[in-house]
Amino acid sequence: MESCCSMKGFLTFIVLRLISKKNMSGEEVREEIRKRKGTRPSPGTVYPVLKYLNKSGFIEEIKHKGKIKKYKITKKGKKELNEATQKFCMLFYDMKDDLSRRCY
Amino acid sequence: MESCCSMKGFLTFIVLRLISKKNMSGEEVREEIRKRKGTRPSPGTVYPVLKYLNKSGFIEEIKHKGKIKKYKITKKGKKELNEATQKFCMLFYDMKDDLSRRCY
DNA sequence: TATTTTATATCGGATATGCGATATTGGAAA
DNA sequence: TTTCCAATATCGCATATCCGATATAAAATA
Repeated sequence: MESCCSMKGFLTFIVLRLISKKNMSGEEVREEIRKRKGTRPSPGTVYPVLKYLNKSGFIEEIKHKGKIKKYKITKKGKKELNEATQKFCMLFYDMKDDLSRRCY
Repeated sequence: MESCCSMKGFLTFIVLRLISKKNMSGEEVREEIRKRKGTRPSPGTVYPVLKYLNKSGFIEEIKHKGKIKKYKITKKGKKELNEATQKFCMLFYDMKDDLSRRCY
């Protein structure tokens, strides 16, 4: 165990959540996570997650110029995210105060 | 992958957080997590986490009647938790609204 | 056109994570 | 005391998670 509370896991949740807020490419996802965590996840981390979400029908490619692929969340993805968010809230409901106090 | 957003990980964080709020035994930790997640983590899940937290100096045993061991967070544990909470907030700062809206 | 850069894709592997099964141990109850 | 139960402890394992390395391919630039 690298350190206590290593904050591993939840990546799929985070990515789906990011895309639900704004259509994004893989690189944009990487950059947004870097902003939040300080470290940029490697391509080998992000692209398999996108592939999985796409294959599962939770996100879909949208037309975009160039080779950049942008994704948007699907109806099925919204349902999935909604359920996952509910679980998240059950688990962390008392983080409310911390989040309000510490975050801009 | 069992399903999207499987909510794995973060268990160590959750356990340390629970103990920081109230001195707890292993069984109490299991029960509190059951309340939140719906499923009770197995002994093989919880006790190794307690052992790790104890060995790391983040929690310590307190006297208690019977064979039940209760733990309390240490000063070092508070520091650790504080840092972990900060990371958590950076990562999930925009869950604030969901938490407020969905949770009692 | 040739070269470089950038975005995406994939694969193997190291490590973390949590579980099931089982053992142990102290107290309660018979 | 003997039996039973509940809390703790440990071990091996299946799986998830993420990364580094590498490949591919398209666009930008020289």
